[in-house]
Amino acid sequence: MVETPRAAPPGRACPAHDLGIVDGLVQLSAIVQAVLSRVTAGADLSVQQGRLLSILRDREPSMAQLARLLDLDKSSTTGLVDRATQRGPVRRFADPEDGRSFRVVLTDDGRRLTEVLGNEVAREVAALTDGLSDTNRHRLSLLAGRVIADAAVARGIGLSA
Amino acid sequence: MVETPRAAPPGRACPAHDLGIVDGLVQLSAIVQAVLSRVTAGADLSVQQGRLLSILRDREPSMAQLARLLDLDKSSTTGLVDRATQRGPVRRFADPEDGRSFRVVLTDDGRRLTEVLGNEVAREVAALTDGLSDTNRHRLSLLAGRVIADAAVARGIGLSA
DNA sequence: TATTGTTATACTCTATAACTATA
DNA sequence: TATAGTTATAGAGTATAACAATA
Repeated sequence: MVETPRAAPPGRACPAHDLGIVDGLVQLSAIVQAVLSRVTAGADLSVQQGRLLSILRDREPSMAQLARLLDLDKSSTTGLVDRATQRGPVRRFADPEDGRSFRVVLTDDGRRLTEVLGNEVAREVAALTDGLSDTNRHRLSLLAGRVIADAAVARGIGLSA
Repeated sequence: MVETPRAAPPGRACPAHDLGIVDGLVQLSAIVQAVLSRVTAGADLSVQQGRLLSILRDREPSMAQLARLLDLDKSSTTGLVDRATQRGPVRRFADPEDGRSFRVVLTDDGRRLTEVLGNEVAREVAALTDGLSDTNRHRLSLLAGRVIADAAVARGIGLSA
């Protein structure tokens, strides 16, 4: 929805090329997703496999915790981890504390791959703002951070403060 | 990639809660995508079906044109339109100008549904910025617009100017 | 009983390759 | 020959429901 360039709604201060906040955020989101898709595809991975790797960068979660982090059903998580395990970057190990539980961790190859992909995503996403001044890039970063923090609160996940 | 809250890289001006431009854009993008997913799911549609409807809001493209607009293979487009047609909101009609071509259009029900979804997306995406002042919301909109315009140029699709 | 995880099943979405029909 | 579109096939990703094993 809200994807096609369209005339701005009346009654707002809208300089010639302002898409408005709705189309602006939706289109910006699509551009960032396209970067994630392109970078992961370059490593012959899906976006979801990339998401999995990024989550495992600094965690060794159980399947149940992983399902929660990914916001997926536990059965979907089983499939995702199965495919990642077959491809190599991830492995399971039995949790010594709980006989029911398996935890998921990057393999050495997986860690190297995750670093490479993370660097590439960082470079390409940052490059999206190459046309902005340092000041405006920083403003954008701060405004995004505000929206993110508010959304976290709305989800009840709120941060410290 | 680049999804987990993490310490800011050194050597930059980073107030306490600034995620940095990379994580800021990636996380903001995820939040917007989650809205699209939630709204379309509320109408028992996939995100892709919602994308299809939004594209058809002001077009009656051929299958080939639609494939280009969606950036999908023509066979994927066939399936997407098949499923949408079975569900009701979309139909095909033979192009009177070209015997090989079929064009795709919203049905009356589909148009109503598209309006409802578009309004809901607009409301929920706009609500993401409820915590910003009008000035800051406008700044965010302008900055997003700049990034979007630059990305369009980078894709060679550049706008008028 | 509750929790952890997998399996079976069904559906959406996607691409590649091969095909038909029209231009 | 080139273009428009579909079909066949294969695979990823997802959820629901039913199941096994452990707590």
